[in-house]
Amino acid sequence: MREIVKDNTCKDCGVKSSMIYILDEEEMEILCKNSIEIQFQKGERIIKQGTFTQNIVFVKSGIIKLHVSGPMHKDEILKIEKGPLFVGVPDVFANKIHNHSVTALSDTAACFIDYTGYKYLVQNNGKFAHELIKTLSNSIINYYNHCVRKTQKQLAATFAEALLYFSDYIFESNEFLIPITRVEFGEYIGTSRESVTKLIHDFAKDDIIGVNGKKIIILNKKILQKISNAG
Amino acid sequence: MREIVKDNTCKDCGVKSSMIYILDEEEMEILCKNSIEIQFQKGERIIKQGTFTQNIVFVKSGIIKLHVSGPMHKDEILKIEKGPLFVGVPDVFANKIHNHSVTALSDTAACFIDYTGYKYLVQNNGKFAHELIKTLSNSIINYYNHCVRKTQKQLAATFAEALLYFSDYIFESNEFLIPITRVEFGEYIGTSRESVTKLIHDFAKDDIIGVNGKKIIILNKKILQKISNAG
DNA sequence: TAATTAATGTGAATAATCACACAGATGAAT
DNA sequence: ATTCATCTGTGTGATTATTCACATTAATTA
Repeated sequence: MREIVKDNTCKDCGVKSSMIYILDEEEMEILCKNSIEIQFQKGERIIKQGTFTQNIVFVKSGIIKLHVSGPMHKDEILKIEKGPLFVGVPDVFANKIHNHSVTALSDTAACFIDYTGYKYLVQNNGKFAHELIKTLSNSIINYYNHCVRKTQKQLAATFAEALLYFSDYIFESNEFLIPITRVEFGEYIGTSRESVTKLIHDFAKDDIIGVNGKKIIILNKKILQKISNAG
Repeated sequence: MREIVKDNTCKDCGVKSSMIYILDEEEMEILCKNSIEIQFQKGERIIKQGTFTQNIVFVKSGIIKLHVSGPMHKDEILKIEKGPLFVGVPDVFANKIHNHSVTALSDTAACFIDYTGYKYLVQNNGKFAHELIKTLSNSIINYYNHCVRKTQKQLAATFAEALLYFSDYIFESNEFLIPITRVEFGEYIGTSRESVTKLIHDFAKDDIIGVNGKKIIILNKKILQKISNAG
């Protein structure tokens, strides 16, 4: 399943986060000394909710979902993101245990970085800490807004927004394969599998999107944006 | 309206956040040099969404709500908290503009601290930065969980949870005055004013709580917890 | 005090969502 | 190719929550 890439030298790695550019060679070494790159296939879990936090994970490439098992053991997708980005960071600083899971939605390359080195840098490189604080702050604000939109908008508007998110941000194309099942889509926008089906068909019927299984073509982005904004 | 307390010397102030204990006298001076304490009456706005971020605000005492105006200009309460705590921190680091408002729900004492000093400490005191990162991390995780519970639970369970939050955390008493109106309670748990009314009456009818206007007495906390956990 | 506004309660009508049932499609494993 | 599990589409009645239209009661202020 998992392929470990050995002789990992981060300084030669082409994929970097903005945070990494702040580090000098010696500091980079601290971060990379205990890091391992692992390949994940679509569907494989990268971080499992409830396990001990031993690593910061840097997703080099691939689409991932950040999800939690809720009070009734019902899964909910908090975020869908794509590399490069760090995941599991708040858990490492807040807790000894991961509070949510991260699962690959496409084939994904990720580096597992021992968190002690990361913590050391936070305490000894002010710019690195500052950059992390900016990232966390943005993350909080984005999630605040995400939740507010989700609760205040009608279902169709939330659904339209999700389609636009896939089209404009994740795939940067008007034609893409939805990276999740209908069940997961429901877990993402806060509704049932059945409602997702109905929404898809309603939108297809009105020629807003073209559908063929997981394949989506955005036919009328203007209307989609209108529906999303109308709330 | 607002009373400014002059000659404010933070080092003699009895109310402190855990973050402050990390600072030495000189650093404390950096933080306090440009800080002003202001008193707010119940209902007064402390931070207004959309304004420029000029200050970190330290709420010394009092109950506050953190709220945003959503996509349809509908207000939503993100959090209800009590001092001592810092508010507006993510906005300062993520943005030039406040993304949410903070309003006093009781008479409140708050210190406005110029953010440049705060930022300086983040970059030059690793422990201070680390402490802030821990706080932000906890904040993210708590809000993730809060949102998941809110979307997955039935209304009655969310309502029960809110009552327990007031009783166990905010007031630490089984008897208290709800610090918000029915409208605000709806904005908090994600429902309409009328539904709040109905929930209150349902709970009162079953002798779970006693109600007289804003006054609430928790009569049967066991059942309340059961409802909250049942989802 | 009277006048006005804000906050609250209530029942009936309306709308949204869920849970279930069943059928068909897909895809991975043997 | 066959089997089995997962994923998907669709209709229906039951459940839950919202909205409307008023009535009623504080709270505020002129």
